[in-house]
Amino acid sequence: MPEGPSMVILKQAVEGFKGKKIIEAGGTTTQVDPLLFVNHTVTDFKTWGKHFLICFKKFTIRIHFLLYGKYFINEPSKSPAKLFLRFKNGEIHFSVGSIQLIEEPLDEIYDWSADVMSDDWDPAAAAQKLKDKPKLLICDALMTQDIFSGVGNIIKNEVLYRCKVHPESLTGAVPKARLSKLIKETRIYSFQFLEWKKANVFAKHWIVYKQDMCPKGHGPLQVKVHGRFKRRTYYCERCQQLFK
DNA sequence: AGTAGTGTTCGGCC
DNA sequence: TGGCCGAACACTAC
Repeated sequence: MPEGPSMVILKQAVEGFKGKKIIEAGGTTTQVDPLLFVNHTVTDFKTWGKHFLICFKKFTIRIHFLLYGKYFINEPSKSPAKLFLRFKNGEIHFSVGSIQLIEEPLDEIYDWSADVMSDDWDPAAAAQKLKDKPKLLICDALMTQDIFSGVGNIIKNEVLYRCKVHPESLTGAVPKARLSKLIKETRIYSFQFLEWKKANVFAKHWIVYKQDMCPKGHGPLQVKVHGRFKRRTYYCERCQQLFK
């Protein structure tokens, strides 16, 4: 479910509720009071990386799916809703990890230029942020939401392989041109992820993630947990260059 | 049947 | 003060 592109799919799927009033709300969440939302009109749906934002005139509901979150639109679900919003023309049901109320203007909280799926995505800003953290492992850099908002473990794995960069490389040691390529490919891959996911063929396009063998025939892939985020990386020692 | 995981936050401990 | 670590969350797929 998570990773930025999935949030974009969700946003497109609920487009029909934009401008509609909530006539009933509920759920098991204790993080917000669903009754607050009744009789309020959704002004917009937005996403920032893995955050799904339901906007109202004076506040915003922030939904984060974490690892296991799910949503149901106009369909019954097996699990009890953490939050459901009912409109005249249908309903959304969230079974998710984290729900928060945001009362500040979104522009004060979110750096839209960091969101790889956003129209405001700024590769130069990402390059500068990487430059400021030369000792960060590149595998951690890709998972850092302030730099690459929306990137998760799959995107990280695939982009590192595409750019032939070893996950344990130090950001400051990777040549500038290679870093630019990495930044560029992260966005390109995220949009391919979106198209593949929509077409239900996403997993077929994994080149290294959850794979056994190097696609170039260099034998078994390495699988290791590194860095601050302690997430698995599948990689080929021969294809991917280590910069230290 | 058991385990690892498309993720983040929080509290405790050095 | 801060960085590191494990737990918690709560469900599915292999």
